[in-house]
Amino acid sequence: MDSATQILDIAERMMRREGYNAISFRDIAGEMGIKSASLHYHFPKKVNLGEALVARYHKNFHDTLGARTSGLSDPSAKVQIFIDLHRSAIQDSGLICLCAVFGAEAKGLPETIGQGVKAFFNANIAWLSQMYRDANVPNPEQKAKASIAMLEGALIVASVSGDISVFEAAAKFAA
Amino acid sequence: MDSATQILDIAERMMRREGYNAISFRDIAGEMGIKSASLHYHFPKKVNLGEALVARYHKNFHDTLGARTSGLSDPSAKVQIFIDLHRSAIQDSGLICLCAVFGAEAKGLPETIGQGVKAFFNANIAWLSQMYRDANVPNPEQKAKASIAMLEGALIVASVSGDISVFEAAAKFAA
DNA sequence: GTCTATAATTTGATAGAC
DNA sequence: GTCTATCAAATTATAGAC
Repeated sequence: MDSATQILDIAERMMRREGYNAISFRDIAGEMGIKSASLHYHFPKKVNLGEALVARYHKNFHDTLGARTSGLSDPSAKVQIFIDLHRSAIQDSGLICLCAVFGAEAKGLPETIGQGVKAFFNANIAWLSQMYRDANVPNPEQKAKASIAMLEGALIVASVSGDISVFEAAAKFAA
Repeated sequence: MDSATQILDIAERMMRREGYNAISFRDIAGEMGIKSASLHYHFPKKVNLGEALVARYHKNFHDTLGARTSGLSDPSAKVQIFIDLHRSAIQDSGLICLCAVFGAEAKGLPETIGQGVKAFFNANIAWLSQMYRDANVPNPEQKAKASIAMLEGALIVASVSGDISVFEAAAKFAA
């Protein structure tokens, strides 16, 4: 695996646990076994790393979503895949959505990062709206907004409480 | 107003915008017009300030909730007050819930702060469960967990998107 | 790509005067 | 309660060797 990818992997895991400002270049480099100065070769400034994290997270999420739903025609089944993608994060590794964490800190982050987070939420709302519309759910856009809010919030509350049942309660509504 | 209260007010507003780690003693002192060293007289260490913030936030929220619902008997009306309390934060000042922000960063914060955040969520879930139970809503606890997750998440998504309609969509479900 | 070395700044925190 | 003075450590970032 190339270094840039390794940096992104470690940074994403750490920041999804502790936030953007809590993690330093030294923390990331330390776990890689290299020096922090070397990180600047791949990401000149911290903001570049943050932007790359959000962009990659957004792309990975929707690539995975597309791949897993490509064979399906039932919109309700696709929504379930969407929910499962959120569940697997907290279930497999106890991690919150990167954009939920950055979203909570957004007003103190470089503006480009906030814009990336906003784009992620908007894309998810648009995707989910279409699914609900296809499933003839009333007020599909409103339901999509509520579902996104619930899934993101559920990850945070479940993580803090150490209680996955909070997520399951949310998942039941979004379905 | 005494200095400790003033410090808490400023720190709360700043941290609800940018997070715990983004705000320094100098930031807070600067806005108060005093020196950062003076803050240590009121809160010896930063963790003491963080703990006090969560404790006060928790107490203020439930005191206000108690005061505004004391004359009411209809549980649905009480739930509406609960939702309004969340709405007023983002509507009046664009602020996210302190515990949503700290919850997102929790794994990187002192453990006592994480425990305070957890206690806040648990208290809210318990309170809301009782309201739904009184209103004969099916699965009151599950609905309470989903509603808390949704309201907290909606504050974050609405804040990042600059779109209050996300909160209104969530409010409609929780009602 | 990674290293050493280093600079500039920020941060949490303390000691002691007033 | 607030100040000045100060500190040790951490942080982002750069320059230049290998």
